[in-house]
Amino acid sequence: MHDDHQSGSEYPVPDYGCRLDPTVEPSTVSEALFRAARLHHVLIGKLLRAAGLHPGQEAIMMRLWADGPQQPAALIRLLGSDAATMTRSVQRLERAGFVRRKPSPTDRRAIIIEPTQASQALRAQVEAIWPRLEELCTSGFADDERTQARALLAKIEQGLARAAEEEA
Amino acid sequence: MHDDHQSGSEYPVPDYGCRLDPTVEPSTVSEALFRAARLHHVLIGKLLRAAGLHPGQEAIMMRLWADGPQQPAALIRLLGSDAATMTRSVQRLERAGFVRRKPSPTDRRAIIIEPTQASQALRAQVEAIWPRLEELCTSGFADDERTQARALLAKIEQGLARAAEEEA
DNA sequence: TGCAGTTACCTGGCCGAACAAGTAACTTGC
DNA sequence: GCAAGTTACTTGTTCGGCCAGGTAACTGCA
Repeated sequence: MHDDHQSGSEYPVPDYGCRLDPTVEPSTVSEALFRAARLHHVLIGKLLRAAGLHPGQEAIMMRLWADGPQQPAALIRLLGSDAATMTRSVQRLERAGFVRRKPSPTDRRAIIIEPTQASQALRAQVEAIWPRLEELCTSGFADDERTQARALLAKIEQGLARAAEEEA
Repeated sequence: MHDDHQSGSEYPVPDYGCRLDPTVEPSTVSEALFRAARLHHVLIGKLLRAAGLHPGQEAIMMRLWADGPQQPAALIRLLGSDAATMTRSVQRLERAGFVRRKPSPTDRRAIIIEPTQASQALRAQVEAIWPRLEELCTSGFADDERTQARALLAKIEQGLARAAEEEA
């Protein structure tokens, strides 16, 4: 190996382009958010795969478990996802046996998605992921740090939401 | 429309399953992180597409601009990405004319990726995205809030990094 | 020298996400 | 009652991300 001190690698860091070295602190909130979220995403993925779902499907299943059978349109509004993605995710969930699709009795365009009995076996496992993840996120946090983190992240979200509305 | 107050929809919220209603504050740090990161991701995507790159490609280009021609292997280590993803992203960047691939003179397995002259036209536009994003993330923040947010996110990242190493 | 083990890259497959476009069914206004 | 507009869902395509597998080239060690 002879590429550790070659051209200009392993250097300070550009503003974003992603040095993922945990010993280098991010210089902006945006970068810090990106890096934390990246790991968060990876961990969610691992935990979900272990439970038997692909990341993204859990949100659909959780709404179905919580609110009962629903139309794709309702899930799309609730989860903010794309219609095309929803169609195909539901198709895959159906193939996997976690969901059934039946026509809506009142609207011949619509379908109703309902969770199967088999999906109930997943439920506890999937729902156990969130407290576990919260624990991993905030290990070593004091209570007021947790509160601050929640509040600051909510404030960031609001700023970004405003920006997303006004078009970027 | 008659599905606003049907079964149990529009209710408080499960622990995660993603109510994206910005008026409902997230109940955990994990959920708050997820929601903020989701918007962050969407905004990055819009800004990058406007600049002419697909999200994910910017990290490759920025390392090439900053550090000069490199092997895929170096980028993979630096960005923490998958080898298969890197291969195909570089192929697409090559097709788009932003990158050239040439054989390594010292290792016949390896290739060297270098940014093209044409890619330089993107550089300023892409690099302008990060301060813009930081502004959107922290609009209305006091200086100490920015500092706190960075520190808390770094702490979250560290906790998650430890978890990711120890295997989830 | 020669073989095991590693490294560098590529392919194929599957997934979610986004954009575009299309079809069928419902709703509104005239 | 009918055309125009909207809504619900589907399909095609392209992308990043991940996993599994495959090939060629390098490295180390006996």
